Amino acid sequence: MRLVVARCSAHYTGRLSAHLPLATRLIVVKADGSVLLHSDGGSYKPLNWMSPPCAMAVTAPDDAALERGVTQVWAVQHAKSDDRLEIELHEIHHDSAHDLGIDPGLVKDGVEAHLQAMLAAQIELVGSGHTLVRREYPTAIGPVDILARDASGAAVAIEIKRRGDIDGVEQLTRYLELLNRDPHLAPVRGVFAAQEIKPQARVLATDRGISCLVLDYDAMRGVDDVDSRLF
Amino acid sequence: MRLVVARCSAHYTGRLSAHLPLATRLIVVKADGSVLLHSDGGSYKPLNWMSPPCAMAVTAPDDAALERGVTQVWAVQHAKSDDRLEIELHEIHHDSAHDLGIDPGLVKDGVEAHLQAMLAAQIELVGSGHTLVRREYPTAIGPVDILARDASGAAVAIEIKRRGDIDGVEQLTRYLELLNRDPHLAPVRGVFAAQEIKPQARVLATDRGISCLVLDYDAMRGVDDVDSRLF
DNA sequence: TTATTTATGTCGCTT
DNA sequence: AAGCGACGTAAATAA
Repeated sequence: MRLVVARCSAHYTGRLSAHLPLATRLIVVKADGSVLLHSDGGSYKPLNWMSPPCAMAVTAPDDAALERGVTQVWAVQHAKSDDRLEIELHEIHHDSAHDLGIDPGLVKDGVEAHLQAMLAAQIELVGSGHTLVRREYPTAIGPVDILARDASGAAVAIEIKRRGDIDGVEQLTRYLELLNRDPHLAPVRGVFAAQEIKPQARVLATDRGISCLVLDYDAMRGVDDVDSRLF
Repeated sequence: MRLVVARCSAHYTGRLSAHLPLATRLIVVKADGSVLLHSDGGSYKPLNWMSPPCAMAVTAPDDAALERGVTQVWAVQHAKSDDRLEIELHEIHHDSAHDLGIDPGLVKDGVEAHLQAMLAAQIELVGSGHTLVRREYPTAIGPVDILARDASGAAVAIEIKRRGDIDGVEQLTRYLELLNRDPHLAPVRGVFAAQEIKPQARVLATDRGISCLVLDYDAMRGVDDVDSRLF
C-alpha cells in the first residue's frame, strides 16, 4: 500500500465524467492496483476512486501541464472497462509504502441468518406452545424464513428481517397468499419479526392481519450463548 | 488527517456487531473525527469505519490487553447514536499527520443542464434543418427545455433528461398540451431526449406521438470539446 | 425537516 | 458469468 499526500487535481471518465479541482488530498494505492482519493472529511467514500482490476501508468507532464505546476501525471486505467482516472500531482507532501499482507477479513455478527437460527431455537418467543415446522420452508416464489404451528396446530409463517420495513411486509404478504392456497396449511397466520420495526411497516402489517414481533438480539443470544452450534 | 499503519484488531457494535482479527492495516483519522480502517485490497469501502460526528478517546490497555501485546486502545464513539468502534493497536509502523484544508469537492459532469446546453448547440441532432428558437421556453407550468423549429418551420418542444423514464414523458405531454393551445405555435411536435430511455417511457412516448432521441454524451462532447463556454 | 430515489454503489450469494 | 437482494447501504433530491 502506497500513501501519498499531495496537492492534485483529477479527472474521471467512465459511467460518468467528473472533475476534481486542485487541492491537497490523500491518495491511497492498494496492492491490487486500486486507487482511492480522499479528502479530509466527508464519509468513508472517496472523492474519486478506481476499483480493481486496474493499472497505473506514471508519465511526465506535457508542456501545458508543466506550466500549471504539475510534476507527475498518474493515469489509472481499468483492465476490463474504459473507466479511467487521471491524477495531476503538484507538490507531494508525503509518500510512503507499506507491506500490509493479506487481511483475514471482517467477521459479521447479528445478521439475518443468525436471527433466524436463534428464533428457530426459541420459537416460543412467537407465542406460548408454538412448535417449529422447518426453517426456509419452500414456496414457488422462494423460501419462507420459518414455518411453525401455534398451540392449536394452526400454521404460522414468519418473516425475519434485521430492520423491518415495508418491503419485508410485502414479501411476507406474497408468501401468505401462496401458502393459504395450500389446503394442508390454510389458514396461515403471518408474523413479521425484526430487531427494529419501522412504524410504517407496523401499520401495514397490522392492517393486513400480520402480527409484529420485535426481536431482542442480546436477550436471545443470552438464552443460547453458544450460538455457533445453531448453524 | 492522521495516517497510521499498525497491526490492530477492531470491534464494532452498532446496527450490527462485527469483529476484525489482528492484522496490519491503514487507519485514517479525518479532521471531522471520522475513522476509516483499510486493508490492502478490496474496494473503496473500508473494512470498518465510523462516520462523523464522532469522537475518539485513546486509553491505555488493561492488563489482559497488555498481555496480548496491545499498546493503545482507541475507542471511537458516535455523537448521536450508540455506534462504537474499538481498535486495539499493537505495533505501529507509521504515524503521520497532515493538514489538507477543506476540499472544493467533486464536480459531476453529464448532468441535464449540460446535455441541454450541448443539444441546443447541436440542434440538428434532433433532425436535419432544425433551428433553435430558445432554451427554457416559458409556459404557464414551467419552462420547456428547448423549443425549436423543424425544416418546414413547425414548432418542436424538446424535453431533456439524463435518464428518460415515464415521468419525463408525462411532463412533456403536459407542456405539449399547453403549447398546442397557442395558435402561433400549434401544431407542436414533441421530442423526448435522454442519455438512456427506459422501455416503458419509449412505449408511452410513441403511443402519444412523441419521438425519442437517445443522446450520446461522449459524441456530443467530442463535437463541442470546449463545453465550459456553453454555460 | 422527512421521505424517496439514486449510485462510478459494493458485497455476497444463487443460477 | 449473470442475476438478484441486502447493506452499519450513503448521498442526493424531492416534498
